Amino acid sequence: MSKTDMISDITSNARKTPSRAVTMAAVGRMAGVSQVTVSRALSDPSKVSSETLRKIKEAIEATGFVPNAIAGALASKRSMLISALVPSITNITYTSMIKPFNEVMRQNGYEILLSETGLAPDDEEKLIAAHLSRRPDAMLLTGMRHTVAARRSLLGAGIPVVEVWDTTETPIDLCVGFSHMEAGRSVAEFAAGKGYVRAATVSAGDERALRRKNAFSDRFTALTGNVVLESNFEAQASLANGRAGLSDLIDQHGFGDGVIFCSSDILAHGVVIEAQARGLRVPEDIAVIGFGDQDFAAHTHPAITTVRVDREALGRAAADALVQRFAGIDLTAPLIDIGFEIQDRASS
Amino acid sequence: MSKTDMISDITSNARKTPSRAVTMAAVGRMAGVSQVTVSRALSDPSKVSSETLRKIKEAIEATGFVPNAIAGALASKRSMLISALVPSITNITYTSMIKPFNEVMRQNGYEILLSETGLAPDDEEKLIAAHLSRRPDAMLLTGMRHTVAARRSLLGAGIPVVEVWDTTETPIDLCVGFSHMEAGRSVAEFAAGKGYVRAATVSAGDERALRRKNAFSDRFTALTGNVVLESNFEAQASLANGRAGLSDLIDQHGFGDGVIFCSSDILAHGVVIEAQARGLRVPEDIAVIGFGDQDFAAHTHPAITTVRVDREALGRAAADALVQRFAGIDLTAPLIDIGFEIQDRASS
DNA sequence: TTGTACGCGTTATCAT
DNA sequence: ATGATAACGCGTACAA
Repeated sequence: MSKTDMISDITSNARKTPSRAVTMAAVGRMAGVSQVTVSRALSDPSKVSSETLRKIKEAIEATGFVPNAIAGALASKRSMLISALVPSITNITYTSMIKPFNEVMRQNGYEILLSETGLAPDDEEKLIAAHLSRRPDAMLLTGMRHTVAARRSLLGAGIPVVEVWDTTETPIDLCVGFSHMEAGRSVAEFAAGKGYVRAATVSAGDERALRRKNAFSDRFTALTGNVVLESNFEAQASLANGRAGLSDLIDQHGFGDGVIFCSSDILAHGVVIEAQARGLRVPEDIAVIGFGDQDFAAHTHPAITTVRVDREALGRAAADALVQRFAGIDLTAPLIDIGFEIQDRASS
Repeated sequence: MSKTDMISDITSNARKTPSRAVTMAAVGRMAGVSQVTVSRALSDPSKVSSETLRKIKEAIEATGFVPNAIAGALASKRSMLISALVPSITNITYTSMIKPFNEVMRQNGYEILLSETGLAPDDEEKLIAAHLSRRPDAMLLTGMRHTVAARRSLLGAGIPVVEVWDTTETPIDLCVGFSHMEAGRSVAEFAAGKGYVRAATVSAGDERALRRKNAFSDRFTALTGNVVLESNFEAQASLANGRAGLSDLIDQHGFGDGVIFCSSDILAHGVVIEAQARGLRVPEDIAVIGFGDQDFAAHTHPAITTVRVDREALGRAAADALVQRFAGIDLTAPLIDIGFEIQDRASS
């Protein structure tokens, strides 16, 4: 260190009393080594003698040094940040898949930048741009519908991209999910197989829910010859919407008896509650099938028949795929279908 | 631009086919201006002539340039990142308060780095360190219990800190929440006021829930002279746990009739369902009071009496406090108590 | 085992 | 209105 350096250091310290950030250089100075040695001590302690390692640790302890990951990211061109976009952070459907994703990635040293996109693809596009500016090392997207501009900037970023919660023939990169069309169709076959000949649906407005609903209706009609009544709404699914859905079907559409396929368990629960409030028996008068197999579905009274998707496995699979990518392993199957499973319970 | 610059550009392009990151310098070159001018055009367009602004926009469009926020953060010492720590990202109690927090912060140009801490303060400490290394401009913490090391590094970081979802006499910095002790006590007074003389509790193991429970029991006993039975568990609250809780109270503790205060609405709902499954009437035989006023509480059958906390307002207040801080406004009240409100419904 | 020199892609500070 | 130049704090050669 030159004399002028020392002086400038002293003056700058004197000038700015408020919380001067501790740097590796400062730690090194205190430990009597250079900045690089501190860097090495932190990234690979085996490359540093035990004696200097001890001094450096002391200096870190004394100064309360916290490495600056921003500078590290700029220098190494790796942010150790994964950006994840979900439709809603208050919807357990998505957060329960982000949770294991997060855990696996953190074990590998990554942090998750999580944002909610809402409904519109245009909003997603803006969020993708905002996230890309932080130079994430990979990105997780929910769903397969993205604007062309979004796809373009994603490809331009040159990072791994996982699309989850659906399947497609044309993924941007990696893909982990299941077929919503097949799910709806399977429920129709399940319901018809149980002998139901009248059916209705209660659905939220999101695109994947509608695909399940349509697949259900088409298949059910093909099997029974009967039209499927439907009650749709735009807002977020809730017990209230489920109750309103059944009321709508009964009061407005003249639905009398049969099975009702709901786009989520919470809606199904609402339908069950409304039925009971009206003195209708479940499943004798009205049978109910939900979607998602959330925690409560098995414990309502009666328990709700539903479609189980292993969201934890999905999140883990998405993370594993990324980790392999980072390790330079070529993935033989960039498209992973984790499937689904109908849980046959008392509500149907 | 010199001739050698051009050559080096050409060769570097030829050398590295895979996604050479577009820089401001590259955009400037294409637009015939310097890198600084591009920076200005982006941060404050009014400082650039309309003609060059047009050229720069063209160049950005043509190259697909995405600004590097990492470099920006390093240079400006502002990451425009807010780190938020919640006990669980799958628990709507917390995410519903993060949602408006997130929205307000994003409107002000900030992004949220969200992580879940789980139960242990030690885990929180590690997460805080990890987050601080990303140099967030502020941090949101859930709860008031932090390790001394955590408090130290937080203070050392010199950034605004908001602690939410509780109150304390000794905040690190800002604080937005309500008193869990007062909440429990109020429920006891409410229940005793309704004439209940026997009571029990069903509680999850988190520290704040236990504080509510204890305050309830103490006050109820003081008012009625009767001991309050309790059933506690460690796992996350669920319908299943609520059902098990009532079973436990009845089968193991001999609870016959009275009011049950649950640490969350989901538990209360479980208690209601188990009561109904046992042929008990709610509230005639067993009255139920929940906590949180989640969406479904008003729509179960019967609707659940509960304690409403305006989580959205809480998240917004926390964000507003930070925004004011960033604007240099001195906050007259660093401690904000948003209170709570008992929702008197059919279950009690 | 340790150090020197340089670059990462911006913003901030002066000039012009 | 625009440009040169110096930070920002760290990793990555390369050298010793």
